[in-house]
Amino acid sequence: MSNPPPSGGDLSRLRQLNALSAIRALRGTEPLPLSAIASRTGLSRPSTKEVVDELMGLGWVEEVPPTPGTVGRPARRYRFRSGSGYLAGVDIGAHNVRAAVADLDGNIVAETRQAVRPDTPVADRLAVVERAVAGCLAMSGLTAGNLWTVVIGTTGLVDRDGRVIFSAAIPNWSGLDLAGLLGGKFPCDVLVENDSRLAALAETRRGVARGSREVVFLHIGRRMGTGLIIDGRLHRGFGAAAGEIGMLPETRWKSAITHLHGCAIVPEGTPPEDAAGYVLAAARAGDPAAVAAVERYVDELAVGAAATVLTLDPELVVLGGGFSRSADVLLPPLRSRLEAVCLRMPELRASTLGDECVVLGAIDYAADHLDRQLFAADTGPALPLPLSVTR
Amino acid sequence: MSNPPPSGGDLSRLRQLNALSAIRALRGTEPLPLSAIASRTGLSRPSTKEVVDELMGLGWVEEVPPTPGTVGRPARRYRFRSGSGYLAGVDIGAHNVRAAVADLDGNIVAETRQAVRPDTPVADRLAVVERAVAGCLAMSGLTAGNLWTVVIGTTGLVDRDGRVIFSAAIPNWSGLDLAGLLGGKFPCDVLVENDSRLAALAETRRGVARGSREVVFLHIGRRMGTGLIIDGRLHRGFGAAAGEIGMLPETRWKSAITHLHGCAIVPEGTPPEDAAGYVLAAARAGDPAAVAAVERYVDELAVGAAATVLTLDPELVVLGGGFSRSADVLLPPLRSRLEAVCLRMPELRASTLGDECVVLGAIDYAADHLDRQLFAADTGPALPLPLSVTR
DNA sequence: CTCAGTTACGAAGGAGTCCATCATTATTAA
DNA sequence: TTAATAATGATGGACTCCTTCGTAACTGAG
Repeated sequence: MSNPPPSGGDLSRLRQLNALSAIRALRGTEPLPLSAIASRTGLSRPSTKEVVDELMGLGWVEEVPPTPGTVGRPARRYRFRSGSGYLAGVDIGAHNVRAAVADLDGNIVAETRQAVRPDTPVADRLAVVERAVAGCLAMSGLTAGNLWTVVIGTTGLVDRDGRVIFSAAIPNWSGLDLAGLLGGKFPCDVLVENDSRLAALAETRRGVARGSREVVFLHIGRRMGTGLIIDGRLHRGFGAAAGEIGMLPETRWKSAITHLHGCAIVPEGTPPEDAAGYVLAAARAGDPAAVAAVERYVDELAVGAAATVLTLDPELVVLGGGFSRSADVLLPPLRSRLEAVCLRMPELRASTLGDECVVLGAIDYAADHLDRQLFAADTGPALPLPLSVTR
Repeated sequence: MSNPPPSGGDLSRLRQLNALSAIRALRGTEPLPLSAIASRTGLSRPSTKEVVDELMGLGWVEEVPPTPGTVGRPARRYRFRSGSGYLAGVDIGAHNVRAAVADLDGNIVAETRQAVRPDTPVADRLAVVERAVAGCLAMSGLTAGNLWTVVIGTTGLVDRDGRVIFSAAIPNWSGLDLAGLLGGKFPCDVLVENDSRLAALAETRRGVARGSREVVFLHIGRRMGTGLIIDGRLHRGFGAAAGEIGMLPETRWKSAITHLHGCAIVPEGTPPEDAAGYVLAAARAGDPAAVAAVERYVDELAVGAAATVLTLDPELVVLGGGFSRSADVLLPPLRSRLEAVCLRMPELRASTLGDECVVLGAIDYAADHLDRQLFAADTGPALPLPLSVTR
């Protein structure tokens, strides 16, 4: 009732399942000899050979030269052809548009960043997105036809269909049908997701949360946000509004930053986007007023963080976003606040992925999308490289 | 990375998958003719016949007489042998121990309730559990050997191994290794889970939340509790402490009930366990003081409820527990509180399952356990009736 | 340079599962 | 009694996987 049904079926379905097992065995690892693939898939050698031959014929797998120097006949080695297709990830922020293109294994092959302004018109911002992806493609000698999936990350609530329900950070962004507007620009699926969620995903795939299946990602910066990983998957909720604990007045997340901006030690004329960083740096240096301001700031953060942790009981809380660079200052007070109320204290870690984490998460989300298409329990895959067996 | 791998394998594995498809097609429905099974499993008629014959030989499926009156040769009909095994569910509360035994389809065949007192010694309480299950078995002419799974629901935090981490409602209950103590008493798996979570499960399986995959269950009564259904499955969190939003001081869940108990209209000498019901009834009748008390009570509930809803964005919030009988009084004020802060307002419904909901949830959890064993992606099932094909 | 040892490759034969097809059987309706 | 209908049961073919065994390619010692 709860799990996807393990669908049996035809003999060709069995072959398909075994082909998928082989792909799974080969993805993200070094080239493997046949015997290794056989042991990982549980198939016999001859069957593995047949499956791999078929996958080579379809373009999913390629052979690499054998490694000399071992005793005995050298084994032929195979690897997943991660260059069969490419994935694009885009991070549309108020101040920057970042893009990256990666192969099917998620390895970045090109990356760009372009500054925009919060008041950049919507049409211009979308044009920047197109140019950014085109630039990545050009840098790596690819064309749009090589793209299998494009994932867009952006601030604000994004619904199931890729429409921006609400965004406070980018003017005129609310109500925009991003997936619709950008869907026509690329000859592949275009998915849109909230940026904090993508960052959370990146942390579980290649960041400090790698290997954890229950993770709360806290984006702390000029805006607050969360990304929730539940049972290893992104949780968006029924109406894509999960993680919006900041809406609760008791959390005071929206006004929290005023404790940093309003700190008396900030020099006159400091631009507002630098004030918080100034205070955090001063706190690190031991300035008492700054330390007090940070304490008050963390007080405000902690309620919402504790509410999320108490609700979900994650293994791990990851601090990301602009302020995570100051995690050394923020973590200790946050930890003590959480310890005071949490039934089971999760581990606390600071993100190390930096500013590209949303783009990386977009790539990872695209890779997940590929997985979903490949490994969908019932329906066979319908992909640029077909896996269906017809000869 | 996120989903269970769709494991292929042997030809016998394919047969096994198809047998499971057939079981899945037959479970919980009326007897089906072969052609209906074939269309549901996607197999051809002859293959379906072979699979069903094998399942009959193993005891999973039985034949029922054909229905006369139709034109053409009457079709043989088959059904899942839900009486091949039985599931027991137990609800260990402070004041009552309830037990039920159900067949593999979850249909209750016997049910008992026995009153205990909060200060009943642990050993006596456990003896009552044993007697309760034995009573259910005796009533339905079964023995412990017929049991495939026993699920115990109880108040308090229960860890992954079935140990009670903490319980405020039952003295000396904290730290008890319930699964260990009861595991030896039954010749089958014994699972232990928190009672609110089981009630939540029952609501999604046979209650007002049937069909919803994102549900927050709020137990409101002398104690507060929650059960979270995420993506159709019970969420327990990394350390089995999910849903404990009541620990957050800002929610004031622990003191909320004082607004009802402390209401001035409660007559002198009313036993504390009846005070809340008195006030709720008075509020329904329109007593201004009672209405005001209920308003204050709901004020306290609403913060934690809103925090959970904002974090998870469920489709549905179900009110259960003792006070859910007064849902007509509680729902409107709770709805208006939530509407004030929730980004997307979930539906609000009152439970209709009544006092047996924990026992029912325990049965459903046992049925899920059976499903997990049957349909585990990789490993073949190891069950009282073996499904492994050896002839 | 040759030969034994090691490891992997490739082909052949056998078993299990599924499917399409068709004659047969059981029942209803005329 | 006969025609129509719908399911049954049996046969042969196709596909996938497995086991087994002879062959090929390379290393290292003499």
